[in-house]
Amino acid sequence: MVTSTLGRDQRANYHHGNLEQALITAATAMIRESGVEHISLRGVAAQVGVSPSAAYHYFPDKDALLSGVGRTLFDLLADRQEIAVSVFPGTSAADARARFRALGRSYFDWGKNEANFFRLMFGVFCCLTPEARELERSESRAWRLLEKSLNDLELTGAMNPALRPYGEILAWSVVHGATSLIVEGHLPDASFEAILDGLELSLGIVHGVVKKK
Amino acid sequence: MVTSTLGRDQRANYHHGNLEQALITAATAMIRESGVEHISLRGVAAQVGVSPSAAYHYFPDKDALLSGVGRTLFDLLADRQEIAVSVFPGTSAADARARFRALGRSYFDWGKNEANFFRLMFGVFCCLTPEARELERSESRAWRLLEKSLNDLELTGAMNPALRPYGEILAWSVVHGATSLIVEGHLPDASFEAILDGLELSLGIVHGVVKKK
DNA sequence: GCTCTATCTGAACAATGTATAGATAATAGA
DNA sequence: TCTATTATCTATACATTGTTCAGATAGAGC
Repeated sequence: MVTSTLGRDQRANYHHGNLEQALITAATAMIRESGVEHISLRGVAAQVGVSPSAAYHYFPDKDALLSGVGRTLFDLLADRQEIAVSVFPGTSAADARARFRALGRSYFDWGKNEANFFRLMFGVFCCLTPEARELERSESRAWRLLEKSLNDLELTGAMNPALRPYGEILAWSVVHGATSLIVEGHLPDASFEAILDGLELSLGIVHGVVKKK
Repeated sequence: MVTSTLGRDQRANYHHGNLEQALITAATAMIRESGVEHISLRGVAAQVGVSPSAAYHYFPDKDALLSGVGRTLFDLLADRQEIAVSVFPGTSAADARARFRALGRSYFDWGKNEANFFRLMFGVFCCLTPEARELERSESRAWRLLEKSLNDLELTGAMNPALRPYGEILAWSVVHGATSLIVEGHLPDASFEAILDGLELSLGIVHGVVKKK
């Protein structure tokens, strides 16, 4: 009597603890191509070469897997932003302005080039709890980059200091809102540069040092 | 022999051309409660008291039904904004400022109080074509309200005229971005008022008439 | 070698979107 | 009033999905 009901070599399907990451990686790649709304747990498992049930040893349900993907995407975005900012390492006001602009542009580029990622991160599917999100925001590298960028602008006199208290939330809202509206087709692509111009102008950034009365 | 295979009175299930609207209405109510991601075509049909197949005589697929809901929601939001603006009908700079603020606040209130609606309108599920969205934007009552609000601000000298060209896209981006980030839990609720303050301050609105050099 | 535990499979279930064939109701014409 | 036509809806079926559960296999420790 044959004791094995499994046809093929089982060894290749054993991931020794890294199935969780393998599933997240596969899901990420598939989401990038097709969008979250067209992803199935079964499809991801099949891609990894594993039965659908295997995923349930690492994620309580499909949403948990998607949240796992979401977390890695926030990290990827922060990577992009760090790289974008690192192009202008100087301490001058000009470099501070360049860093601020690079932050906004890299956020938009991410949303534009990786629309399926962007939609997952800020959409219904990435169901992090409010607590987790709060943690994410306060601890995120991206937030600290923005914070530092604005501090540099203020210290070098390259922005209107009266607006400094609103800096982070205002800049993030503008850039996120514009990216979101453009990605979803509510505004034309070309409007982003104009929005960035408007943001800088309104924060007193484009004219360099703000005159004192 | 019984010729009828239908158990009950069929007449009540006949909608005489308004099944389409009945399905949209039911879907809207269900989405408001549970969110788009938990809505099934079968459930909507059952709510209306009709078989799932009946829906396919009015919508090619489920997405089309959801898009139908989305269109009605954009109309509902525009209604809210028109009402909010109508509270301040005067021609003074103060009323112009109040209208601008009312527009932003009503947008946020909508997102906050009807989060499931907001997510549908600007999320993956409301799959309007780019052409339809462009039409929507350029023809939408909400856009014209914003346009008029900014025109009034400029004409009454209640904003920085240098920022007028960026007015619509900047204000919409800020308010939409802030609403989106707050609704999804990335920013605390209380931050919206601060963001509005920052927006008005940065547009030169809060100080009333802008001084000329 | 033998046992134990982590890891994965297979089969099953209910729910879902959707297609197709056919039945019923309303309507128009005789 | 009867009949034929069309609009409207139902019943049924199918593939796919998320999820559960019992059990089989693999690797590790004795």
